[in-house]
Amino acid sequence: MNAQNKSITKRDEDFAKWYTDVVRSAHLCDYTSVKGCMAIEPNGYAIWEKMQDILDKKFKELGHTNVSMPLLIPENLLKKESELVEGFAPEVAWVTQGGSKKLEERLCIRPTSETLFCDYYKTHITSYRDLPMLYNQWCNVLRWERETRPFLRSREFLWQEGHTMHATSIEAEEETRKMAEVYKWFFHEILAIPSISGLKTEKEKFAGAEYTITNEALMYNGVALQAGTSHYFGQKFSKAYDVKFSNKDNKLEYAYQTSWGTTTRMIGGLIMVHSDDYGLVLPPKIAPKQVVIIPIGNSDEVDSLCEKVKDELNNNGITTYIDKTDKSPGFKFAEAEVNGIPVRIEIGARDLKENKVTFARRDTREKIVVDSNIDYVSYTKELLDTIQKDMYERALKRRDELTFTATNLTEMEEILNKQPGFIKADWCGKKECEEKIKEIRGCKSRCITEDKLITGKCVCCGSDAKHNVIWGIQY
RNA sequence: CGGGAAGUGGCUCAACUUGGUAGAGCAUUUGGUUUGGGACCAAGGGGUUGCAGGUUCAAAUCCUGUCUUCCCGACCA
Repeated sequence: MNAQNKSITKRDEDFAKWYTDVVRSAHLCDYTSVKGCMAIEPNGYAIWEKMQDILDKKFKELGHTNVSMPLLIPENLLKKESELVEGFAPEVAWVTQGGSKKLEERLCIRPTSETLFCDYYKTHITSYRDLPMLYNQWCNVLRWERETRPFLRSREFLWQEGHTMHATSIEAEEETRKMAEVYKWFFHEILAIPSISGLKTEKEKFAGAEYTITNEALMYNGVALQAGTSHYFGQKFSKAYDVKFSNKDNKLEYAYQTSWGTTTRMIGGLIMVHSDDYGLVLPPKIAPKQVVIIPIGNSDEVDSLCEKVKDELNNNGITTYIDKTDKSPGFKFAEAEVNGIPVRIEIGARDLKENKVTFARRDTREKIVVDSNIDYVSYTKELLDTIQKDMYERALKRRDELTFTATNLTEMEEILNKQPGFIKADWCGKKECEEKIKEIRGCKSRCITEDKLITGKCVCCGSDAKHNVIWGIQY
């Protein structure tokens, strides 16, 4: 009899249900009495903390500093940049009353903080010597989504938003590119997710940005997820919010701005790329707990080896714990699996008599019996590296299998009806074509690639194409 | 926002059709025996049936409203 958790729906049977089953059985988050606002539970929050640790360190290496801006934005401040207002208006929540008093000016709960940063920068940037100003904040934001899903689309979510101001467009554009690269590195190296990066089209870019560089990931079921974006604003916001400085030629100039962000949505992406019918699967580099040791039976010999291995691993940077609960071993195996612990070490009297211990990989569920006198640190390190690498390779293979090309709308429709995925197709650059393509099951442009044109003709209208674009259905 | 489904101890569900004052399994607590893929025995604890109205002598059950969750669609960095 298989030890599979009965409560997890099969991934190939019902992907959406499987997703929520994994989220719930791994205790990542729970619903609350407020629609679209989740309680992120210890297991889920630990993943977020690890994401924060790694990214925050990277941001700081690149010269950024953390700050905290207000939760509330006065209406008149928000209104100064019209594109931003139009882009966010449908999903903004308002505070209209303070205590028993109706407010004279209503306050918006931040959906994003460009305006607050600009308002601050306005009075703190006067000279080119003040630039660049490289700030980031870790916070929560609120967007009044109609339909919500845990991690993927919640009303309140946690994120980081970097907002930088520069003295030249060259420098600001460099920052935009650099931060998009940081996200790409994070997805590839840490989350083992092969993202594709490129420019968003005019229609899909951030409201108010000159351009947006995006990282697009493909989920196991072929649906795309936007997972980390970096925007170049030029002087658009600095003009609207009056952020001026004296340049080296002693002339007043508006500052050049960027912003970039990633959210708790990445946790959803992590699940939908890597997890399986047995629950959560985490890449070792992002797993809050990398190794679980499961003692089997009561014996001093077993206990002392468990303690010894745990200490050795922890002292060498591998996060390890012993499952000392009095559950049966089978239960512990299953639980470690549901929770996505990358490596499990089973230490029991039966094996020890033959000087053996058993390792189990979460990603492949393979068991490996090894000599109990091995160097646990180097063996485990190597195994974790292999798992990380294999997970990336599997995700890449899956993405490539689900990446198609289309030369006309009929082909595009056939692909989307059969098996959604990334679809590469040439595009003329006209919004009408983009909108027409969207009529096919809501398929949108994901990003503009640097790749060569396929036929040179627009997949929609047949006129001369400008870009090779990746299309797909999104979350 | 349109279409569909569902809300009953922590979880999965029963009782609803035909109103009569809530029951099982899992989980949990205590004691004991166990331990290589979700252990066993025994004894406990835990629910104003999502919420608000209405009908009735009586509502988990019938009616109305509302909130939440899930699925499909539309919408959306």
